[in-house]
Amino acid sequence: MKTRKKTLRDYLQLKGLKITNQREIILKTFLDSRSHCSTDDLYIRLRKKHPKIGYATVHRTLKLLVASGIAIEQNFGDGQARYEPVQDNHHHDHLICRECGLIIEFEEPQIEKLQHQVAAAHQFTIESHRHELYGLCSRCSHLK
Amino acid sequence: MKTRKKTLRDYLQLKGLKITNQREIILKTFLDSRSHCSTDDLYIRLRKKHPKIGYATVHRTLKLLVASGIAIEQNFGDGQARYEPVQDNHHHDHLICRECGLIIEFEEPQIEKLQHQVAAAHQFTIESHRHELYGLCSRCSHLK
DNA sequence: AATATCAATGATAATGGTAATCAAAGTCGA
DNA sequence: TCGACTTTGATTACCATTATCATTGATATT
Ligand SMILES: [Mn+2]
Ligand SMILES: [Mn+2]
Ligand SMILES: [Zn+2]
Ligand SMILES: [Zn+2]
Repeated sequence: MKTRKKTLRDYLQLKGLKITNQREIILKTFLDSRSHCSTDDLYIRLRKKHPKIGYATVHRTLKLLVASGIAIEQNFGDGQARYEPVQDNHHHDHLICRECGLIIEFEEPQIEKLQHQVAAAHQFTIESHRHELYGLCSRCSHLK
Repeated sequence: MKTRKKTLRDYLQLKGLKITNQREIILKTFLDSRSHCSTDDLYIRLRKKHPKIGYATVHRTLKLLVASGIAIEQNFGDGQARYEPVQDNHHHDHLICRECGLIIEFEEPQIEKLQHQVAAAHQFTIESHRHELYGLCSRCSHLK
């Protein structure tokens, strides 16, 4: 079982890129953060301990984490990309509360299977997918 | 069975808004266009016969069509919103080819049902959802 | 038909997330 | 240690979307 720090180092080496302090600090902070954070979220969090790290580096490193398979980019329709660590061999989709922003994760193997059937029926090769349910979480529906 | 022109007129009246030539021309052109068009697509198409209509009006009218239930806004991850006419009582989701941009529509009632079960299990009230499968269409997978 | 009121239009500027630029600094193999 | 090449961080550019505002238009009332 490879650590994600090792995964990043291997990826950088493979691509002829360089291991830098910034990249390792950003990776560590990203993994420690609550999930589904935006570039801004992470940049603000980083500034507390590492005020020298620039916004552009945070942005570029998040893209790098996606390219290396450590992170996945999500977009929940609020106009800014969000990132979360890839959970080993566990894909999930999301319920998103329009009122309070709560994000609930779910796994539903039957949906995944039906998806593949749909794709197969159209001779379509799936590379990725998004499945998001928007509405009100239980707390917010009660308050209405 | 109400025409969509009538639907728009009723909506405008209800909201104290005004029926204008621009709005009716944009509606007609939108309905005649191939589906999943961006604001730009529609604006360029309109310019041929109606060069006086401004981009801002096209943008505002598309938002109006969404608000009145005539159109639905989609976002397939290329950074620009796309619009398509709502098909009477027929929801569908999408397969999107990353290579050629082909968009295939699908309906899968079993997925819709499972979605509702997932939401119910979390006491979540669904208002809308997106389900998109990205990958290669049959033609593009053969060419690879 | 003329008028008054309020909304719509269209040219243009502002916004905001993302991505490109570039000089200075850093990495790492030779 | 040196040198080739990459990274960094400040800044600017990009681009879809949205706001602004003076002018024009729609509609109800007279
Ligand atoms: Mn998640
Ligand atoms: Mn469609
Ligand atoms: Zn909520
Ligand atoms: Zn294709």
